[in-house]
Amino acid sequence: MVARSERLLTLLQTLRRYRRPVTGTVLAAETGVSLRTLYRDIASLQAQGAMIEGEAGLGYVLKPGFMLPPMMFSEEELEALVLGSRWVARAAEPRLANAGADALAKIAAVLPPDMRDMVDSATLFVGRKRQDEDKADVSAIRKAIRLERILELHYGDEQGRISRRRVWPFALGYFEHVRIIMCWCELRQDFRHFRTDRIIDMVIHDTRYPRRRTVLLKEWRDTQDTPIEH
Amino acid sequence: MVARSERLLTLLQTLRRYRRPVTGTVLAAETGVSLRTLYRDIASLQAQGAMIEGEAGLGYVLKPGFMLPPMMFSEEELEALVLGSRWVARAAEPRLANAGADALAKIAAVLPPDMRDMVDSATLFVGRKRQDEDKADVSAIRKAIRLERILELHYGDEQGRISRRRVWPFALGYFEHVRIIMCWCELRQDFRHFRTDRIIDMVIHDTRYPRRRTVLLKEWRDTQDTPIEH
DNA sequence: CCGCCTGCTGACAGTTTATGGCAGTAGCGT
DNA sequence: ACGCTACTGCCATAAACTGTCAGCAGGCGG
Repeated sequence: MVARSERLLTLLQTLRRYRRPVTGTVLAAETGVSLRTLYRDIASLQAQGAMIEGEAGLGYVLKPGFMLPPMMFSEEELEALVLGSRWVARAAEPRLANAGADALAKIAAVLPPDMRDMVDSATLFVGRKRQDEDKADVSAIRKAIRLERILELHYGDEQGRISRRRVWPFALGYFEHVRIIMCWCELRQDFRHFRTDRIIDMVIHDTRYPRRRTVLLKEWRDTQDTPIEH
Repeated sequence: MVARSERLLTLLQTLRRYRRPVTGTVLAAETGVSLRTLYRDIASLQAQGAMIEGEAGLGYVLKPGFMLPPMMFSEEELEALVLGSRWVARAAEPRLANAGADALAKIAAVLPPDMRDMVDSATLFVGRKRQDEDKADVSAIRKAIRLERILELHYGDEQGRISRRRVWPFALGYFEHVRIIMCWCELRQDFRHFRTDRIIDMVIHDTRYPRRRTVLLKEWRDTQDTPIEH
């Protein structure tokens, strides 16, 4: 009675492991099910909204993302998710902001009517809306941080001086209307931070920087006078 | 093949409509299923994490909350949810902040390992952490706003003057470290706002105020010079 | 204490649904 | 053209779900 839905979850997880197209035969073997059933399972997942693409002659590819299994949230937890998404939709960089709005819409779509009004404007965020357009792709920066990649920045500081440097990004700071990359600067051999809206251009290298980002973060915290919450 | 899971969703929805305990017989009739099957369905939902409590002689009660059906989120949407929850966990009032942390933990628990590190400190929020303890129950305020209830405030302003007044709350504003109730003040016959941390005491009346909160919000916006985003 | 209502579990037969094998069509790459 | 693959329909079989019946346990009121 729970076997089927669990199998679908397993199938998704398996699909996620591969980057390249996987054939149905392989997936059928891994989930321990016949090929015919696998096709039916794929159809079920697609019907539930999974973004699985199948091409004849190639196989299946799952678009990056994740399917959350059914989960119970308390009223307050739901409220926290809604409020958080709304904040992101307003304060984060445009691309992530859109994603926040999308996530919010998805949640709102399945909420019962009497809870849906939680979503609309019972709360508001005060102050100027973010207006500074980032030239840099903040999503890419965030990914670079996660993967501990070396970043090459073409940067213009507040005095308009332009510099080019290689840095090791380890965190992204969200101020009210500005986002700041925290990193170790190879040029200065010290911690530096850069506003994302002042980045003129950047290159994310494929090479990993030689230290752990969590260690850098901890060391950076130790250099600060006022404690910074993460 | 989708009949069963849909029925479970319907059952949850039905259960949510009642506040008082409902007997299995009633639920069975409403979902169009035998009593025996209903007991099995309840067991299924509980196994999936639904907080349903059944007591002999009384009936079933669903703890306030909601079960989200399986949903697909893109990588960015997930990132938005995570970032939003982390912001709530840091910036909202203690109770909602805890709920945000709980929601985040629930999501993190089901994320595959390679996505879980999205949750930890790749992002940080800068500035002092909220430290002002609200005396008032902000959750209750939010509920009062949703239900358009009259609020009786015992309030001390910045000069320490204490007043008592009836207001019609229509929105909650989130500043950096302070939360503000936006409302129509019966005493002044005008819009007023009150910091939640300066509320000494409050009473939420059962009576609804005579206007729609969305209308109040719109009128209030029109009185502002600088546009406020919601 | 009793009787009543309710939650909860087990067993069994009937029904529904899922599954696997087979056959066939269509699209992609070489 | 050929091989590989996604995809669909059909059908017999296997599995799961469902309803009925029975029985036990626990709260509530008399």
